[in-house]
Amino acid sequence: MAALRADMFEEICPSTLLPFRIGTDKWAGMVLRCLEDGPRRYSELRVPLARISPKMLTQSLRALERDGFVRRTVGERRVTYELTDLGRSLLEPLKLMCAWAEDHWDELLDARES
Amino acid sequence: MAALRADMFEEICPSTLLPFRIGTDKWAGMVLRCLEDGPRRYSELRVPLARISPKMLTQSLRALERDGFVRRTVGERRVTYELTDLGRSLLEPLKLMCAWAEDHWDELLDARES
DNA sequence: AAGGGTGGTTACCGATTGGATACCGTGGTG
DNA sequence: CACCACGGTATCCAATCGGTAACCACCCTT
Repeated sequence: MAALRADMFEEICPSTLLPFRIGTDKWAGMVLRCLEDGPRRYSELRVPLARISPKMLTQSLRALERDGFVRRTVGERRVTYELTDLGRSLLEPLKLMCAWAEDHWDELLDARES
Repeated sequence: MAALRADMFEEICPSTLLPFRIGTDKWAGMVLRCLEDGPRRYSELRVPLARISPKMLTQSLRALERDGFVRRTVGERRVTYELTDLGRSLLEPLKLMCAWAEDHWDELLDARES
């Protein structure tokens, strides 16, 4: 499983422009995408989500856990977060939305400019 | 084109539970769904969106217009709102998300309870 | 014993969101 | 003329969201 890149959300995914939101808060969608490839640790998640504060990361993870999308596991030396089946099933519509956004990116920008 | 029902969002679509959001604000998704079948008038939209305040409806519609999803037309005797092509293209992923929500509704509720 | 990494929590604060309510101009209608 | 529907605005207020910064307990290494 590859390490998460620090620039994962920097420029590719200015999600404020996207007309979609996953989860209740601003970061939930990005957190989900970070968990796509398997379980991650708290500190690991902070790399791609460089601009998130520890408070918000905790808050997001707790909300995702409460809603059954993420499972938190306290190990001996580590705490890991991973998608549940329900959370994984969310990835499908999420990817469709990202595909939609790519397809209509130019139109979105045009509309915003004027 | 059938009239919009007052209970369109009452119980079926408690969108606060949904882990998706369309548009920037709370109501945008519901407004889009109200426009599925064709142009609607301001007062017509207030029927299914019974709990929306006029301020929020205006705000939502203006945002949707700004972003190119909705076209506002001032007629002689009426003002109508309708989906643009871009807005219509949003319906596809939106429906997929609603389908997802229906499929996983029980799991969503279960997770919320505990 | 001291220091560092992990995985957070807490307090505080400003900005944004959302809701309730009242009001308003225009154009028909009785 | 009075009244009503339409399509909104204007104000005010409460709650929520998100950010900064400080702090903390635990474990490991040196």
